[in-house]
Amino acid sequence: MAKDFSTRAENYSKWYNDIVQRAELAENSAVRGCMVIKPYGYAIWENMQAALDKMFKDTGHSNAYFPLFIPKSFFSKEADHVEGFAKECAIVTHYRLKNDPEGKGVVVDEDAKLEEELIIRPTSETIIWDTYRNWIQSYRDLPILVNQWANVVRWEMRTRMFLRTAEFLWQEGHTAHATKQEALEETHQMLDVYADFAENHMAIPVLKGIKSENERFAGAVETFCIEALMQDGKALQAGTSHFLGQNFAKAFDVKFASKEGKLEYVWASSWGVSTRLVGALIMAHSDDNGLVLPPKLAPVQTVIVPIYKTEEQRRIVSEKAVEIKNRLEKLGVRVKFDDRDTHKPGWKFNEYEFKGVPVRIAIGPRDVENGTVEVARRDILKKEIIANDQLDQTVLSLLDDIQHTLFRRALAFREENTRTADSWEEFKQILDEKGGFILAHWDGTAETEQKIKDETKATIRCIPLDDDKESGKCVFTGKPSEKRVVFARAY
RNA sequence: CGGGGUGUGGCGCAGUUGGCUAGCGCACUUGCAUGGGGUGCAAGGGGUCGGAAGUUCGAGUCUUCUCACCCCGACCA
Repeated sequence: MAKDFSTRAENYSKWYNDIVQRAELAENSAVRGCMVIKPYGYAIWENMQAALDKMFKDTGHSNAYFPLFIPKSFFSKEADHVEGFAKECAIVTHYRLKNDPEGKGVVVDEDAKLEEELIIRPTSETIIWDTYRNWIQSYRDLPILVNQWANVVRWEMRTRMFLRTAEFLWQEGHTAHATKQEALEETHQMLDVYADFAENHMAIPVLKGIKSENERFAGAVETFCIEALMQDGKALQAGTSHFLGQNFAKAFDVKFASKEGKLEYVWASSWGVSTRLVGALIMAHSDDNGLVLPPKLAPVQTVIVPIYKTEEQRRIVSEKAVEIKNRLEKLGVRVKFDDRDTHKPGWKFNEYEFKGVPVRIAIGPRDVENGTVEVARRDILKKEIIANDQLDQTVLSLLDDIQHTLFRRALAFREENTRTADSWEEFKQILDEKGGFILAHWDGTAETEQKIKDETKATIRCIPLDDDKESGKCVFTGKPSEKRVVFARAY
């Protein structure tokens, strides 16, 4: 097979970029740091949105929409929050252009300066909590369970397709509760929703945990996360759920009258996942032949490629293909019949392989004669000839099997690449030679974490939520520790 | 913002001790053959050489300025 793209071993980041480009997921735009998400890539995101949106609705949430622009003053109300985002905000200062008096194009009209600058949202806590103040007076107004699908802007220095771009798409849930307990339960519930989505839809195993102080969301009391491991041994945060305590309620003066008639501050949570998940999907499953997609999120689950020489053969084969397409669609399968005469079958095989279509069906004159079809699966690149009357069942079980095979494969990879380190030497050696997750003891201080980061670039991805307590000594300082935490180099 | 690099048809590149019609691969168009894993042959279309100024008989090539993008660092989902 002709190869004109990189392999993972040759150059992992080039391999990633090649897949994004060649599979037509996205491309760089004329705007620095911003990408164009192409139809095929956007279709994956839409499938993610559809599944997540249903899960949000099923847990009682409703969608709403808040402004893109946030008055600058809002940001200064929560101290940690400002500090966390100040360095990456885009700011609107003017509202009008005019013709350049020098004659070329348009220039900013300096007379149209805004009284108060507007920040383009890097996240919406401030504008939403300013709004919630008006929505909440009594315990009867609680809880508020709102989600919004939106774009946000964080002015990044270094960007990578899907993983880090200046503008990205995401959903952010913002909830308000009468009690700390309820807000915490919500935080955990949504973390579970994310883990469920990652594992059962994306087929990516994730670790659930708590972020260390250094990695915590600016303004949160506690940040929970799901962490996934990519094929190059680096970790990727796939979703976060924050317990915000009463921080934003206090900053925006959001109080409610309790049953007892006392005025109390509202408790909050926020949680989000972004188009970064598309990047995770690529890096978790794809191989040196291109993209590999889990059936549940694949825009096309099964593609039918006709094979023929003469017009007569084309007619016969197409007729059969259309019949199969209709049959499979009735079963709920997303099918594409590629009847373009402008490309040859071999070309199409490579095309769909590169685009990660889980199942491919090829039908030629021989098949029509014999009552068979050729069925190929993308995950393990195997194909077989089966009888036409077994096709429905075969495709359904193949889709199911591919979904599970991808998960098992990713899980096996993570297990192979999760190691314990009990000495500093061992820690550094694993990191340099193998990467992956490292389970090690840590003395619990931000200073130690920072020193480890400075020396190795590895950070604490999370403090696992499981209750495996084990006393030991910090891998860096030797001070006592009661639990292992997860270290890794991360995206 | 610090260090390094690159700008030449849609994409990837060559050409750079100044020299005449600026070239190659892929892609594109047309025709014929081909069609069960990226098809072959033939013909064809397409370029202000990032921009500006300068040196020169002559600039893709030299000089100065400028713009853009990429890579490495600090920051981050």
